[in-house]
Amino acid sequence: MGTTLYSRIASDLRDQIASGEFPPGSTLPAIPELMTRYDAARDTVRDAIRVLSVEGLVTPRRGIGTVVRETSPVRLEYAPIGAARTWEAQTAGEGTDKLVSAEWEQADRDVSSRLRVDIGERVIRRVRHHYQGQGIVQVHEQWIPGTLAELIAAKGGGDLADTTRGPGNIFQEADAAGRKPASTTERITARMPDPDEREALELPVGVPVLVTNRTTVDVDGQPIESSHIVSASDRVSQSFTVQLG
Amino acid sequence: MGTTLYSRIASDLRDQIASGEFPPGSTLPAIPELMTRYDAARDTVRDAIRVLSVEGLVTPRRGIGTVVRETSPVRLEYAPIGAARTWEAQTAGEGTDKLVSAEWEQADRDVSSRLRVDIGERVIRRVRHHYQGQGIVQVHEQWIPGTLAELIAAKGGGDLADTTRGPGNIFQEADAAGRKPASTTERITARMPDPDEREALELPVGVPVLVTNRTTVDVDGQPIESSHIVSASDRVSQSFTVQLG
DNA sequence: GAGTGGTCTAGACCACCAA
DNA sequence: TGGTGGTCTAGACCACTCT
Repeated sequence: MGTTLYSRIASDLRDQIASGEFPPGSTLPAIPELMTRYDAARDTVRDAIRVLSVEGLVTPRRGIGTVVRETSPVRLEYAPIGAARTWEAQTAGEGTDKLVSAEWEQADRDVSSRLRVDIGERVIRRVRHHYQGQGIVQVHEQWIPGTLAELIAAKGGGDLADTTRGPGNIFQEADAAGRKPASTTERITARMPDPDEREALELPVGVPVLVTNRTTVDVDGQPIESSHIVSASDRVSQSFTVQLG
Repeated sequence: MGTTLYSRIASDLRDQIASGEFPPGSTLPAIPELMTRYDAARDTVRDAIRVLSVEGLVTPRRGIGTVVRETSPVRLEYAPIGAARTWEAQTAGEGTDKLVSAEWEQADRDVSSRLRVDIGERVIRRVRHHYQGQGIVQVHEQWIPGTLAELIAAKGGGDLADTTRGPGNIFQEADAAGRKPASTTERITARMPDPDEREALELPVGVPVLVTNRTTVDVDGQPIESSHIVSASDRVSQSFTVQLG
């Protein structure tokens, strides 16, 4: 394909991986072997391997070799929504949700536009980590209008800023407080993680994150919550089922 | 952050980009400049720049310099569904849809499980390219059961395998043929593009693709169509609004 | 200890772009 | 023409893993 040596090597190896010559879990030929095979210098071979690495095909491991990744990792279903409560129940049933922080803060420009409150107004910001099996797969940042939090507390629903309470179910709590959730809008995109996200989600090189921005409003169109959700795309997919009119 | 020289350089440059010292559209210091500044070899500096490149932060250009990318590219809304017809209308209104190919073929294992037909059964496969402004942003591969295509043709809806007809609206046509669309299920994930996709979608290094798998069924649960949609994540986001119970 | 990949150097030549 | 990034080399040393 490419006209340069390293891209030819990369192309060859890519084809061999695709053809099953190097199945998932196996290792590619070692760098010295590839050097002699292609009469190339070490860094040229490494350039080729790096290409495959950023494509998400292989993971080089010191002392081990260049390991071929799983082609179809088990993709855990994350959010078959249709009703927010269903979503809450299903994620809880499939994995573990951990409330990392929950505190009052003042809305900045972004939060104010999400929740349609004034800049500086008090809101609750909660951060949750979602685990599936061994590791973390999702970092969920959520904002809730202060007025709603106070309403819920007044109706005996508890303190949303209390970390020891656990994540709870904001949709049920809002409903019980008379603010019935009516619709959710999600916007999904993808990008490469920044170093913090790569570390937090334990992402290998070449794996992007799914970014979901969600806002849930009540029957009057007033926001109940807004979320910024970052998911490891090698372990999470997002599903929707929509009934058509 | 990192303990190696190239990751220190990358980290410094990343911070300077984040702080606005190098705004989008500007260029980083040239490689020779960074070599003297960090007393590093050329390839070490290039390693640092490559890190930022695969993170999607910069795009090196020969003869120009290393250009800082736009932080928030205009994200064209792609699919606020809720009704499939709305979706069709909105994408048509925002951009251009081009039917690249449409032909009969035999269902393989994947297609048979998508459409719930037997392997080897005749289906129609259509490929569409979606354009926004200048360039292509989406490659849409769609399968339609042969029985439905024949039904539509019998009711005067036209030949779905006719490329000159244009993409049309399979949902309306199925409805007119008595197969009313009832629900759509979409599963979204992200990954790095393969070389073909990177070429087709004109993707810079460090930009993942959004992958959407969709199946639409009628009121009897029979699939009307199934789609595999690959979108350029730097130009497309996917939106849903769901009414809650 | 032997083998793996990871980093780094100093130098060379090539491809591309702007003035 | 001069400056930019892109590729490639030969050699060195380091960090890690397995046996």
